[in-house]
Order: sequence, then structure tokens, then C-alpha cells
Amino acid sequence: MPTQNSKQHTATDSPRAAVSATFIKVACSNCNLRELCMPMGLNESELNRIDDLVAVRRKVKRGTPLFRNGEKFTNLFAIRTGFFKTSVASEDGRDQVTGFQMAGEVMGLDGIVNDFHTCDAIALEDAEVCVMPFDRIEELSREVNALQRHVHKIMSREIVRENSVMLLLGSMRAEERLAAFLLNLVQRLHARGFSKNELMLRMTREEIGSYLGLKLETVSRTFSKFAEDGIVEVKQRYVRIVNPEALQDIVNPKVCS
Amino acid sequence: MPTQNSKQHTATDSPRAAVSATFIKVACSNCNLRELCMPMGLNESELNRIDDLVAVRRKVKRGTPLFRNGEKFTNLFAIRTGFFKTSVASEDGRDQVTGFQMAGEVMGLDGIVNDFHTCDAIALEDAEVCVMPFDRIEELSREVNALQRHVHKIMSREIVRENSVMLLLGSMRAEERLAAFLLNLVQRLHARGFSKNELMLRMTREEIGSYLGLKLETVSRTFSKFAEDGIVEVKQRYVRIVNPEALQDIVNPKVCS
DNA sequence: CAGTGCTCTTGATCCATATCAAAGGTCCCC
DNA sequence: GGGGACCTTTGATATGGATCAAGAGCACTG
Repeated sequence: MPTQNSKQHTATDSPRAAVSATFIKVACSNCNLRELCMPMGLNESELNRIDDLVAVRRKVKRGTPLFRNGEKFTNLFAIRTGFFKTSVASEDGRDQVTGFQMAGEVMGLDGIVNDFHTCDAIALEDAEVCVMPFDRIEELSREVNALQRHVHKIMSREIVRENSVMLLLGSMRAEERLAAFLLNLVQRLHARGFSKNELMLRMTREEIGSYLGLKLETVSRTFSKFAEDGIVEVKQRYVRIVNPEALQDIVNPKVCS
Repeated sequence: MPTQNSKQHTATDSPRAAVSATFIKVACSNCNLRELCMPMGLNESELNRIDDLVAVRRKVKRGTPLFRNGEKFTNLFAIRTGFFKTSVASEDGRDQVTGFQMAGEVMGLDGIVNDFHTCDAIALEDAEVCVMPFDRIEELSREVNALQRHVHKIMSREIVRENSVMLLLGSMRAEERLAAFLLNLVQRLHARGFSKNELMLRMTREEIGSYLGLKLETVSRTFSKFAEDGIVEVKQRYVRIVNPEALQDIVNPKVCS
């Protein structure tokens, strides 16, 4: 199993694609992230139609926006490689990181309501995304039931995720927030084949703090405290989770009955 | 214009429905909330098909759940009359109010991902909802493009709303939070024909506090401070906004350049 | 209409996290 | 490989909101 080291989160094309052509077609059916962003259990003809969803791929340089608040919405984006943050800003300039996205996750759902985006999506490392025109998604999901269902689930999943962030922001203390954050990150990375207990953070302490409703100093101190307690090993962006159970206990404090 | 007084938020059937039959059909085409929960610009035949979306109506007594965390998901619900709160709970029992819903708004979107609900929806006053089986929604939205688009927008709107709650919870101070909350409530009530500056709160200080990530005492003190400053008049659940601009300035502090 | 149980307000005190400050560490670009 | 721009850590102090506590208001019920 690969540990997620200083190299970027990569997703290589499958062997099947590699042998079948020297020119690799931009096609979901060839993509090993398919089970993350696409519905499962499609038949051959449905799979072929789904391949048309991705208009092009687009590379996004680190520190660069994929889209910005106020931009016209026309596409959803599936992350192929790389790592993003999304953030919203208040009128007076404060901003709030609303999420971190990795390979296989879909971005841009915020744009559907009003036909323009209401948040910024910034690459935290060089990235590549699949550009999926939303009108094509709507068209095809009228015909492929599994795709329709899939789109609904992706949006619902985002709603549920945000509910749990509200719980975190509204009722957890600093240590609980950071513990929940680390467990969530490592669990998602693990689902992508990376280590269960090692990770390389792609964001700064300040970005973590913004996401968790804390100041960067508090994030740093809390990391140090976890390290002192032997729960994690931290060296700058590198984190190893020594004692996952302890982190879990911090998130859900045991009731002393 | 009605001011929203101690009577509940009501939505009466339109005159057209009232004269056309003594038995009022459960039909969106007859409902004066149509423009809130249904797509606009439908032709006659589409309208008739949409009428089949609502299986039945259901009454929910104050303090009673419409659905609960863990229950099987099969329906979305459109509020006809009444007022709800939704909340999520952590494993150790803390809970977080994630929203307050009023007439015309749709609930239950959280259930789509995993086929069961992940939050509780509790009526804060006697209420009536339209029960819309989700498989019927999916079926019909394959055929009526405007409905498909509408469903997507409703979900996207919820995502955007939650983004702004995250901004509130992650980076605003108590006064800013309460000011934003009041302005949001009164704006939504106003869109439903109620007063621009008077409202009767349907929830306790504790529920407001949970939603805003504050303790009930802090909510109470902040109300008192607003009252002292002449920005609002508060008497228990009754609130009159005397100076809306001041509230707006609190939400978006002026930068002293 | 008295009793009971919420709900709300207000005061006093405490504490978790913010703020202010300074000194490394690391990475990247020239 | 040197310089500069971040990024991170750690310490000292301040503070907004939590907590603890008590009483008042109000609404439901018998």
C-alpha cells in the first residue's frame, strides 16, 4: 500500500487503458477513479454514453483558482489528481474555508442555484480535473437512471457533510475539531489507497484553522499537545497518527457514568 | 400586508380552488405556495402531471418529529403550514440545530445519499406538509425538464445556505451571528407576505443558540443589548426590528479606512 | 386561580481561545 | 547556495462567551 508521501495524490490510468492505445482517450470507462465519481453497475452502452460527459480535462496550477465566486456556472468538475480548498467570503473580506477536496470528488455544485459560483475553489497542489458541462449531465441523467440517482446522491452527500461541519463548528472544542478533522482526512485518503495513519497535509495551519473556526496559533498548539500526549507525530506538514483510538475518544468523549 | 402575529404561518388555498370545488383536491396547481416549492413556467399538461407528485398531506403536531435520524428515507416534504427545525446529533448526545424551515421550503434532502435520514425534523408549531415520494420525483423529473432543474436548484440552494452558516459559525462574533439570523428570518417571512420588521419567534433561545453556536444566555444578553441600543424591540418571542440598517452594519462591519 | 414547569433575564465569575509578539524553520526562486 | 517570503512554533496576556446561580415572567393544567 502506498503511503501518501511528498508526491502528489496521483491517479494513473488503468492497465487496460494503457495497453489498448498509446493515445489515452479521455474516458470515464478507462479511469480508475470511476467508482468514486461515477455510478456503478452500468451496462456497456450506458458506460459509453457516460464517456461523453467529460468535455475536456483541465490542469490547474497550485495556488490557482479552478473557479471563483461570481463566475458563471456551466460545469461541474471531478478531481482527477491534486487537492483543492473551497472558501466563501463575507462582504467585509473575512473568509471561511468550507471544504477540502481530493481525487474523485466533485466540485461546483454551489453554482447550480443561481448560475454563478458562490465560492472560490483553489488548487492546493498542481491538479487536473475533468470538466463536465452541467447541461450535458442533466440531459444524460434523464436517460440513464443510475446517473440521475448518482447526481442526487452526490448533492445529498454534500448536504450531509455540511451538516456535520455545522455540528463541529457549533458545538465542539478545539481538540475535538482537530481530531475530527484528522480522522476524516485520513479516512478519505485511506479509501483512495493511501496509508491509514500517515498523511502529508496539503494546507497551511491557517487554512485548517479557517475550516475549523480556529486561529492558526490554536491549530499549531493543538497539534503540539497531541504530539506531547503521544497521539500523533507531527513534523510540519507530515502527520503520523500513532493512536487513532485516542483521537476517536477525543471526538466522542466517553460519558463517565 | 399581514404582520406575522401569534397565529401560525398560514397558507390558504387560492380563490380559484375554493370556487371550483367544495372538496379541495390535493393539488400543487391549486396551491398558492406553488411558486415557492414548484418550478415556474409549466404548461397545462406538465402542471397536471406535477399534481401527482404529492401523495398525501400529513399533519404534524407541535413538538413532534416529521422524521428522525436513522429512519428510512422515501419522501421529500414540502411545508404547507407551520415551522420546523432540523438538527443533527453527535454520538455523545450533543446536538446542533442545522436549520429552521418555513412554508414553501423542502425538507428531507439529507436522506437521499444513504436511504435513511441523518437528522431530526421537529415541528415547532402545528404543521402540515405535502408528502412527495422521492422515486416519483425522480421518475417525473426525467420527463419534465423544469422539474429536474428545480430539484437540482433546491439541493444546490441548500448547499449554498449551509456554506453561509459555516461562514457565520466559523468567523462571526455573537452579535454578528444574531443580527444575521434575524435579518435572514425576517427576509424569508417578508417573502411570504409577512411584515418586513416584525416577527414572532417560533423557537426558544436555546434553539437559536444551538443554531448559532452560542449558549442561550448569550443569545438573551445579545437581544437585550440590541434592545438597549434601540436596534430592536424584544418582548419574549416577539421581535420588532426598529433599525434594520444598524443590524446590517453589525453583520458587515464598516471598514474604517 | 393556584400550582408547576418551562423559558427568559440578569449578575458574578471563569476559562478556552484569541491576540500580540518574537524567534525559528522551510521552501523556492534567483 | 544565498536571500527572502512564507509558514510554524511558542510564550505572555487579553477577552468574549461559557458557566454557575438566582429569580422573574408566562403558559398550561387541574
